[in-house]
Amino acid sequence: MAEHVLDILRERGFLAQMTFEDELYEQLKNPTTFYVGFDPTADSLHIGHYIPIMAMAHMQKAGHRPIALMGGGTAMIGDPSGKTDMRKMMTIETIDSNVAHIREQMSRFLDFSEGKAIIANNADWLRHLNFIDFMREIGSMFSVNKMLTAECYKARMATDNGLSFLEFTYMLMQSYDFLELFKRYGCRLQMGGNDQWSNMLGGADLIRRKEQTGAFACTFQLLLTHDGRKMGKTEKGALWLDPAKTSPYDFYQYWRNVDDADVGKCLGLLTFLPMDEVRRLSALQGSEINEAKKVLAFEVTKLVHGEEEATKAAEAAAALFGGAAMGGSIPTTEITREDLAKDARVTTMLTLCKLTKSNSDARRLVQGGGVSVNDQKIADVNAVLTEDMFGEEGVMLKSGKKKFHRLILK
RNA sequence: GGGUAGGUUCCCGAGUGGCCAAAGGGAGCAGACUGUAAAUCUGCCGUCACAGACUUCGAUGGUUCGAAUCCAUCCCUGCCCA
Repeated sequence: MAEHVLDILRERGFLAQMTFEDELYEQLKNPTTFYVGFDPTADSLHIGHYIPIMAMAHMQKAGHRPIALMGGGTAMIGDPSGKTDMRKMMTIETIDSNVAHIREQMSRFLDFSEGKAIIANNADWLRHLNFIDFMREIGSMFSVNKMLTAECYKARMATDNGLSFLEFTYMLMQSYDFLELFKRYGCRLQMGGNDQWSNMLGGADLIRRKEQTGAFACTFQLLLTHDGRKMGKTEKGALWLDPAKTSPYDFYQYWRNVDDADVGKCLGLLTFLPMDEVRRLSALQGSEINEAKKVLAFEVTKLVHGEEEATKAAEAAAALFGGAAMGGSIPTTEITREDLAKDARVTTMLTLCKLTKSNSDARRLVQGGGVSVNDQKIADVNAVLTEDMFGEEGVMLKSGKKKFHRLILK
């Protein structure tokens, strides 16, 4: 028999906490339906969602059935876990459109054919919930005393912002989700990020009490840097999986630049490379570790954006940093001759291609000596681009040493 | 409902009539050093066609030559009491 999926997940560094480990281990020897919740707070998944998705893929490979639960109902409340502020409330329209986008992205990673995986949306049951019934059936099963001892609430109680009842109720709704999925699909296990632990326990307990059946919770490590910061933050915000929000090139570069200390962890969690290979790569010392980073960047980009894009990104990076000609997948912006005639200042162009966030920002960057055009450092804030600077492949704008953007004259 | 302390730029947090685009720290960006790493040092960090101008200190109105700072009303939050 193949290696047990829990062992695989453990070896790759996914597992954080779980309930009834031995029982769960037995349970997973048989095909099991499990679910992971995703909050539709944006119109794309970002790298934070990627760990659970990889875990779901490992689970599916091992013969289990994943349910991706869209939090179309719970997003209207906002999960207090790990937040020091209350989330902004979102409109139903926004949430629903986000759900649609995410659903589409998700299908890249999981096999949804023939019911091998399911997408559900808790809006289907939460939005029509009757308050009295819910309180009688679910509310009665929870002890406030116990809830208050949960880390996520304790933390919020200690801040100046307090905790609204709305948010307090989040645990009940999430627990109800689990119960509902149990009833509809026989779902026995909830998986999710480690910040969800207390909410997940609520659900597993609820099923055990109401249905007298074993139900489990299992959390994954969050993707943190070795010094405990969340990974996947870039100057432009989160690292998105949508190529329109984070280009494959930027995505590749993010992983190409990870901290030495984090390479091994990332390889295990974010790629499907055999663990022997992962161990070999992460054992590399000194500048050799760059080899491991290249593999990491390529593999992750391949999984998210496809092999073709990954190759292009890798070639573009090699070309740019090797000082050779430009490759194919560098972020590019097209401008017209009219645009150029109107305002050809370098600062304007920098802002246009989002290398800087405002003209003022661009000026400062130039003043600080951080801008080059076609590898010529720009010293004058008022420098302009001229048509003859556009070669075959346009003009290369560079912010710092690592951020490139190509400008093409149309 | 009563009392009380507050709401400042991405975050934390000073500032209590002009010297305030607003101390300090964090985050971020850039420069030097490197391995497209980390650590360290330095600069930047509201917007603008930028030696000047414009918009910001919960909201709205007011006092004043001048308001983040004073007054009024309102909104929001914490804590204590009910």
